[in-house]
Amino acid sequence: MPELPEVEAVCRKLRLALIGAEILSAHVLRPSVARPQQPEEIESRVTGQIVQGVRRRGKNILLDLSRGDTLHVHLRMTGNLYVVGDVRFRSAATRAYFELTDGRGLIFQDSRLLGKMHVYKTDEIARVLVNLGMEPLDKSFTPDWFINRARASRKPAKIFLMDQSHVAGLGNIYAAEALFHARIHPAKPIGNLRKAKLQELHGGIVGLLEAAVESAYNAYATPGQFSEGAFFPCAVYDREGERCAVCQRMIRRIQQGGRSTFYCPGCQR
DNA sequence: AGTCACCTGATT
DNA sequence: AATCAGGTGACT
Repeated sequence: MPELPEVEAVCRKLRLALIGAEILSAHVLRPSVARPQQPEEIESRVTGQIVQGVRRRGKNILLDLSRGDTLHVHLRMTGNLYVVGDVRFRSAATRAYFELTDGRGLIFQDSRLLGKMHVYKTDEIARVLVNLGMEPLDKSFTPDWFINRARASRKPAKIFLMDQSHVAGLGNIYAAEALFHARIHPAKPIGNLRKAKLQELHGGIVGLLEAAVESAYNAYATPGQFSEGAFFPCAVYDREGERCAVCQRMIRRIQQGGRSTFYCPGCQR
C-alpha cells in the first residue's frame, strides 16, 4: 500500500525515466479515475506536452508539463504509475496510459479503481493541495513545529498521525510503526503527551520514513502492484497475536476511525 | 468526532 | 457468501 516512502520511490523512478519525454497520445480508459474531470479533457490537454518535472507532496504525484499543466495522480490503495518499454505491455488493471514519442509508455494501473488522475494548471496545484500539511522529510519539519502542532490537538495519537493536514504522507502502516517506535499508545490524546515523548515520536517518524524510502526504492525495481505492508519488517503492523520482539507480549489489534490499529500493550502505554 | 462510500481482489 | 483491506472525501 503506497504511503509516503512508496510514493517517493515511484517519483524517483519516474524522474529518472520521464524528464524530457514527450507525450504522443493519452488514453484514459476508466472515466471514474478522472471524475469529475472528463477523460477527453485530460487526453487533449496533456497530448504533445513534455514532462519537465516530477514532484511529490504527501502521497500525491505531480507531473509538471511544458505548457503549464500539471498531471496530478493519487495512487490511493492499489495504484501504481510506471514507465514501460511499450504500452502494449500494459496490464489488465491499466486505467490510463500515455504513449511517449520515443516509443515507451507511462502506465497508470489501479485494480481497485480508488486512485485518481486529474489535470490542472500548474499554478492551481497549491489550491488543490491546500489541505496538505508539512512534509515530514523537509528541513522545516522540526521537533518544535511538531510538538506545537501536536499539543494543539486532543485527537488519539494514531488519528492525528494519519490526518494529512498535519503531517503529509503517513498512512496506517507507518503511523502504527512510528507510535511503536516512540512507545506511545495509539489511543492516547496526542496533546497530552510530554514534550520528550513527542520529540521521540518526531524522531521516529523521520527515521522510519527515511529508512523506508531507501528500501522502497531498492525493492521497487519492477512494475506491478505494491506488495503487502511496508518494504521492511514491521514491528506491530499486521502482527496481531504474535509476540512483541521487545517485550514478548501479544500484539493487539483495535479499531480506530473504522480502521485497524496494531500495537504492543507492553511497550505502548 | 464518527461513519460510510468508493472499489475489487484476497481471504475466510 | 461474507468479510476484510485502507486513503480520502462526503456526510451526519
